[in-house]
Amino acid sequence: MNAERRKPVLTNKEAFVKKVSKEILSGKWRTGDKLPSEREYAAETGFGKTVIHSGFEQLAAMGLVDIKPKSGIYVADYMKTGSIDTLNAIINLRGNELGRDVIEAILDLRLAIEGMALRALCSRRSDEDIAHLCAMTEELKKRSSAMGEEELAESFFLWHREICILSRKSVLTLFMNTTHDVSIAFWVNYIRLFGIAFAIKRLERFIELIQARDGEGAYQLLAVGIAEYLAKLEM
Amino acid sequence: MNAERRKPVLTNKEAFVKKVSKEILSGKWRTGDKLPSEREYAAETGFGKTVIHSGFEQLAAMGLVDIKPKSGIYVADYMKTGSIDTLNAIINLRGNELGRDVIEAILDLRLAIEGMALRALCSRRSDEDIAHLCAMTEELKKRSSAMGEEELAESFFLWHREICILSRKSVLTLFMNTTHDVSIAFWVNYIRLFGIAFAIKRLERFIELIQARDGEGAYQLLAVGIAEYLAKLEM
DNA sequence: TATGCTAACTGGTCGGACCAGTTCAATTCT
DNA sequence: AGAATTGAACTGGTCCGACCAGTTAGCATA
Repeated sequence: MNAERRKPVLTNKEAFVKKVSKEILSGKWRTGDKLPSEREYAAETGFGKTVIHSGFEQLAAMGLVDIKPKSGIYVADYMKTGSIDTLNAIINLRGNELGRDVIEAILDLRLAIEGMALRALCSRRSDEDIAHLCAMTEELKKRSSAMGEEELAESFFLWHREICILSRKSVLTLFMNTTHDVSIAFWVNYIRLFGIAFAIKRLERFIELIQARDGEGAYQLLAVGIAEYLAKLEM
Repeated sequence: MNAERRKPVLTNKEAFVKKVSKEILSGKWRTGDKLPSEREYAAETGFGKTVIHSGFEQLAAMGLVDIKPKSGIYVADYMKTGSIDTLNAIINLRGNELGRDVIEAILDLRLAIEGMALRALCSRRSDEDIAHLCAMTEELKKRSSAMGEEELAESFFLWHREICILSRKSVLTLFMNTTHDVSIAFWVNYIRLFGIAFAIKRLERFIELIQARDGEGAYQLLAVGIAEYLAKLEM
């Protein structure tokens, strides 16, 4: 009934980052507003000043705030200056309630990234690569019934990331990892909409195309999958 | 607002992160190796334990290390698990000496990102958008002779980012920002190879095409620019 | 040899102290 | 009265030393 599986504990810093993220993303403050000082937050939350300081550094890295030393911490114009981390923060806080245009842009990007990887892999794949992908798929098929929603999504993410890794285009792997949180949200929805059996069938079809060195076919399959997903969202 | 002045000083944390980044990227340790403890680094560097701890958090965010609480800090398999931040770290340490394949992948991605933005902007641009881009370009032209290499690169980055902003596709802006460090390295090289006059001419050509709502033309111009750059690299 | 327990070690946190710029209102000078 | 100056309060950045709670490895025991 209870069966906690997520990280049961949240480090103080994570808790603080989450708290302030919420405050900012919920619109409690506007762009340019000066936030309470680190000391005030420390007093309010009961956390140490160290944790608050470190937390603000992370928020700055996420693009949500601007730190002006000796002056204060200000809400950044994060939709202009933010990065993927900002997007990840939004996703982690708002869940899967993303605008259609946002989803579309993300998927277009994934198409660009993985499409490149697929083409490269098709032209250089070895038999070991195929065997490796087959083994991964079998493993996934075997364990899928015992997996939770997010765990499944993670597995599909890892499967597709493997395409990037095997393609030997390390930059693509790095980009792929960058879209991790966003991708998880996608796969959770995808599996809900199409079912696990269908999703696995797709993986096997990918393997066939890679084995046949059909780069264009593999790219098209990826594009079709994304288009189908978007079409289903419409309904 | 833009063209941020260089900070002459390096904060202790930044110095530490740089030091350890170098140690890892130079291959002093191998994937999975256990690093000295925070306390040891604190003693060695003379920095406070707080700074070392915070530094390791940043290194973990960059994907260079795995922190296992109560156990130790281990060198991560960052080429598999890293993100764009990892790439940025590599670029900032190695300078512009990137492999051809890396550059190619990055530029392909930029083409995908900005290409989407250009098409969107062409179909929705207002007269204000055009005026805004013209003003930016004029400003750049006027100040270009007094600007340093990196400052120029930053300006070109901001100009192209403006395309994403004006396209109203906020996700693209976020992605664009994610590639900031990588893009700066590109623009520095680009301006070296083609000269500032040519580069500005290109910006003006972009404005013409956007004004004419020629999305395909703008996309092609972008693609051509990248192809030219890669061709020149060849020589 | 296998097992179990202890003690050292680790990252995570806290709070106080100090530093050096920033800010702004009260003060001083013109 | 208005402009320039000063200074005290406040800010982020850093360091320290102590403590907490899991991890780990070595030593003693069976």
